[in-house]
Amino acid sequence: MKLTRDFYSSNDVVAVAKQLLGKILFSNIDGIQTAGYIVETEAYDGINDKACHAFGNRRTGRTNVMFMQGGTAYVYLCYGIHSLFNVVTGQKDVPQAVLIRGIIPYQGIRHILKRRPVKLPIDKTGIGPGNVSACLRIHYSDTGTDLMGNRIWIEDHGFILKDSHVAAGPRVGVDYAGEDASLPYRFLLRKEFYPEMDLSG
DNA sequence: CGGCCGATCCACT
DNA sequence: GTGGATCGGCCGA
Repeated sequence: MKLTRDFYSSNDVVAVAKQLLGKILFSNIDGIQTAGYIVETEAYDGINDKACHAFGNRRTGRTNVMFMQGGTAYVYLCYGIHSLFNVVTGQKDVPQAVLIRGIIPYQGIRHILKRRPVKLPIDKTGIGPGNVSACLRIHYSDTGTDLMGNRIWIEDHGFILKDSHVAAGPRVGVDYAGEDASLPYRFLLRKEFYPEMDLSG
């Protein structure tokens, strides 16, 4: 079933980032529905996290979305090429987000493969935050999309996550964040615990 | 208004 | 392992 507003509204973004592992990210773009199991996330913890775009309570055209109620998409352009998809979490005016860094294709796999210029094994094709958006055709113009709607959303199909399933480590590419660069806010679902994949799509 | 740079990916050596 | 692609956001003048 689709995740509710309550799920996203926790102000504990680190816990939400962990709980998103094993959930399924869906998009329905141009009439094509595709989805993938979330296997890698990173937490960005609001105004006190130097790695977070909203650090220091910075409100700009780009970061305003992070201040919205949890359950909103925050998508931005990185390196002029890649759209990076985040889930806004927390209450209104608490600017937290979870970056989705990796998915395993679950639904519409032939469409997903068609969207990728590079041929990789099925369990690699959705790894990397730019690749997540490419697989699901999420674009930075989708920023602000309500995840309660029918364009981009996340479902729980009953996968039970245990602490032993999760590996944690420092976030990627945030060396500029000083002491916050070493926080263990990156979470990966260990491969041996990947949910059973339905590769028929 | 100009300049720098990024929560990256991929082709190529 | 290295470097090019590519452009909106952000900051300082």
